[in-house]
Parts: sequence; C-alpha cells; structure tokens
Amino acid sequence: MDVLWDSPTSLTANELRQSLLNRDIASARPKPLATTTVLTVLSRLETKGFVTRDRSVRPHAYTALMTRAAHTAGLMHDVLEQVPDRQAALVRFIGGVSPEEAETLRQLLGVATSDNS
Amino acid sequence: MDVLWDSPTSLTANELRQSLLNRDIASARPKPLATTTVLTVLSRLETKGFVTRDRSVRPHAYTALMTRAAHTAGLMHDVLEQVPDRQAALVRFIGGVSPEEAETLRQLLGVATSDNS
DNA sequence: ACACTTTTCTACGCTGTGTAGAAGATTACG
DNA sequence: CGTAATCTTCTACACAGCGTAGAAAAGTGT
Repeated sequence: MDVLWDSPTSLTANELRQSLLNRDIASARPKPLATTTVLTVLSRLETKGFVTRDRSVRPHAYTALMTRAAHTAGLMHDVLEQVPDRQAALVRFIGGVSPEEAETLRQLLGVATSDNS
Repeated sequence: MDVLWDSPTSLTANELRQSLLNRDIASARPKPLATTTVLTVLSRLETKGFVTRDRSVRPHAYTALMTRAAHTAGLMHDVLEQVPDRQAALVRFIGGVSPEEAETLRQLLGVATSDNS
C-alpha cells in the first residue's frame, strides 16, 4: 500500500501509477492498476491522514505526511502502548534484534560500550 | 481479543468466559458473551497459532503460546522487518520513547544481550 | 439410557480493502 | 468558444476478517 511514499517529492496519481507499474515488472502483477484505483486508494489514505493532497494544482499533487521510517516507528509505539507491562515487552523485543540493530540502538541511547567506532 | 491470555495457567472456555464477565463489569458490555462465542474465538486463535488446546482433558484446556510481552515484541519485529531502512525506523522509534523506556533499553543493551525465556 | 455439558459446524452482519466503472469537473487546443 | 482529452469524485462489488451466536453433534456422569 504505502509503497511508493518513500519517493522523494509529491506525485500525481498518474505518476504514482507509473511508478507502480515499473516496480511491478519484477513481481508479476497480471493487470496493471487502473488510474481510478490509485485515486481511490489515495483518497482513502488521505482520509486516514497518511497523505496530503495539494488541490490548488490541477493534477492534484499527493505527498506523504510521514516518512516510512516515522510511520514504522509510530506503529511500533502503537503496539507497545497497548501492552500493560512495557518493560517486559521491551525485554523481549531487544532479545530478538540483530547485533547490528542492537548496536544502532546503543548509539542512539548513548550507552558507553567497550568497542566504539 | 487476547485479553486474558496473561492469565497464569491454562483455562477452559467457560473459565475464560467467566473471567471476561468479571472484567467487563467495569467497561459496560450490555450482553455477556455466549460460551460458544468464546469457543469460536479460541478456535480461530488456535488456527492462527496464538493458543494451544489440550484435547485430552475433557473441558479442553487452552493455553496461550506466547506471553503478551512476547507477542508484542513479535509484532514490533514484524513491523520493523517490513521497512527497508531499519536504522532510520529505529532512530524515529527511539526518538519517541519515554525516558523510563529509554532507561530500560539502556540497561538491556548495556550488558551483553542475554536471552531469558 | 438420559439429562447435562462441551465442542463443532455453520452463519449473519459489519468493516476494511483492492479494484474499477460511470459521471462530473477541469484543462488544452484548434 | 467548443470539443476532446484528462483528472477527480461517487458509487459499487467481491472478498477477507472478526464479533457474535444458534443448532447440532459428541462426550460424560449417574
């Protein structure tokens, strides 16, 4: 769904459709999406606040409101908020991250580690 | 849905229904759930692998396969895995955690990652 | 064997989502 | 300006998932 929102700038429905087409060469999608389909999805995304549209220009220009990273982080927070014992959830979460991710987190949190670059 | 899975032991459908009833005194649910409803939900949960059932005892005993914390952590990982740039997502995520959570994370990461189940 | 309990099967209504056609609005171009 | 091309909105349909539960089947105790 929110696949192409990590595109650099705002897009029109048709530009986006085109991008989808290109991307879909790999993953064989039998039928290309109709432009109206893209429009519908964009409208629904707008209603949900994932996307804004510039109605002043004529082929409306759509922009993602959040980067994908921000969106993902938001989801993670949503999930985390719904659990009564966050500590426990975090423990499990950390237990499953890859070493690289763990390192990233350490740096973000400013933990002094013995090996640091 | 998976509300009462943080109960200590395995439960039968009716025990669970009863627990739900007690819990629902606060949040006014007009009609108490029928036992069959609970059963249906439990079956669906079983199909999805959230729950096991001991069919040997007669009122089947249901047990959660994961603690709520583990489940939550799993969801967070799922979300995280779907993003191409995890570093970025983690940055955003950390940017939004409360100080207490940050502290928890520091402690978890400060030592070598340990696995406790 | 019979009444009672527990489980399975089946189903209905509601919401979300992928998909798109038909109709209305806007723009472009001769 | 008028007609064609383009773009957007409205409406719709099918399908999945979920909350809910009744009817029927299976099992149990006395």
